[in-house]
Amino acid sequence: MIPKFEAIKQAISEEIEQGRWLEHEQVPSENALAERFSCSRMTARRALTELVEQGVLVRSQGLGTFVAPFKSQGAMMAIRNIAEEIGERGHQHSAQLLLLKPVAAETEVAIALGVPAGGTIYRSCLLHLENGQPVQLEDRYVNPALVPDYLDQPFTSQTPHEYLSQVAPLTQAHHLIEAVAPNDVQQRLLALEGPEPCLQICRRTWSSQGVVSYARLLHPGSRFRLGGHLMVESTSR
Amino acid sequence: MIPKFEAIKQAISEEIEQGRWLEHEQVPSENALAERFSCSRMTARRALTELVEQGVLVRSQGLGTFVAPFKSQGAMMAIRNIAEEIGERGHQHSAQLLLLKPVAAETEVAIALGVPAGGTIYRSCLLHLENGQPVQLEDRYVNPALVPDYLDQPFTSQTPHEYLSQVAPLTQAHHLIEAVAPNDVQQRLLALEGPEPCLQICRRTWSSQGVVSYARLLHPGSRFRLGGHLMVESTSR
DNA sequence: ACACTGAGGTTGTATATACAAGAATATACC
DNA sequence: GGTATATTCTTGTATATACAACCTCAGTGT
Repeated sequence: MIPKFEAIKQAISEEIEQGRWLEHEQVPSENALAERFSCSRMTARRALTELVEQGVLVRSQGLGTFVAPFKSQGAMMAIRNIAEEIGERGHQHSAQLLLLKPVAAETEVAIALGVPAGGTIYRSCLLHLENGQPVQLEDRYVNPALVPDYLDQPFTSQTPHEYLSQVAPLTQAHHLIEAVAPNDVQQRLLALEGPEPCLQICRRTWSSQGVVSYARLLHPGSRFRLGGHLMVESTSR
Repeated sequence: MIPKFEAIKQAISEEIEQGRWLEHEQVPSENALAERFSCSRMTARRALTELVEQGVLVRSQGLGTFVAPFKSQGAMMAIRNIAEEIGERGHQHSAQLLLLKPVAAETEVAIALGVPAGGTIYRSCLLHLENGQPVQLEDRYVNPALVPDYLDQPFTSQTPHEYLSQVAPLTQAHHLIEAVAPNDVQQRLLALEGPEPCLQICRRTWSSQGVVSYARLLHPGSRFRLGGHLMVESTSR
């Protein structure tokens, strides 16, 4: 039994995802939502509050609650699909599938995926182009236990990110991103564009059932952009 | 007038910062806090909930609420002192103090520090060298209200990071880090090493009393390293 | 034309209450 | 001793209510 405030959150998220509630549009007030969902104002309020924390909504006292702009400056971290991002810039996205097959898990990847070292995992490698220019090299490892059909995907019209987003247990996926120093080996090996430094970003996605995928994204240092910002929060002594 | 739940948050944060409540120790229950602060359970609960979101506390149903481990399990993000890091690599660290004086806060910095724009803040600028080679340019802004003696520090043998770590209210400081795309203006202006791309990292440190310092760290793109990793956590749908 | 006032709607804070759900401990029973 | 069962304390969800703070806008008065 899912809690009521979760149901309300999902309903609101869906309205936005489906495009019925547009950016900057005002969403129903707490009282209106309370009536619509037959709940108290505090319950509706909780749903709104949590969506604000997630960056889906913005609100201001006296004014109302509104759908947040997608490329929200304040939004902690948008984990976005590169194809979508390129499309929004009005550019053309294409991708070359360089590799798609089962491989033995090296220790680094095995740890990242939480599978025994040496076990079989799926690996895909794509080069994403923006107007013909390489903008991202995606080197992704996927947990076969959680996504058994991964190798059957063509990945011509659909990116791995999109496919994984559609897999059921990922609806509320959790991501971990690490941006690491340029890895010389990777860089030379996959030669995105010569000896220029680039930013490597590792992205781990997990659902409640385990780590789903581990991807290394390489961006040319001169022109990478990641939804504007890459932010981190933590505590330390 | 600060809200009551904020006051409770600060009181709890202080207990932890001062070391009176230790790691993994159980904190008073919602009911106990409600009585102690003469408030309703829901108000105490809100304070706890928000501290959980901030990673200060952890809680589990039926068990209780506990002080979160400082270097949380995943070692999410180690904010380290560059001198220490260089020392660990067996290299020699040195630093040039380029600037140390009060300045008027520009809007960007004022917002970051949470002080009124145009107010006076302290600024320091250091170039960190590893075996004579520049590895980090530290451009730091400090909230004078929280660290009034900042300008009196020599910063010859002690880095700002070390000094700030010793300032009492920082025992349990909270950090926010943003890694942003190379900022051309900054880069040209401060010319670390020519036109080569570099990584800029913004770091904000705050205690329960407010934002303490805001630093911009510039690393040469070719050789920066940040404790190995820079990590981010977030949720997405 | 302009400033003030007030009404109504919105979010923000605070309280009191009730019940559900999870976890540990004590108790009764076999 | 070992196994249920009950109790109790904890956090989690939900509701109803009250008032404060803030914004907009219509209306009023000068």
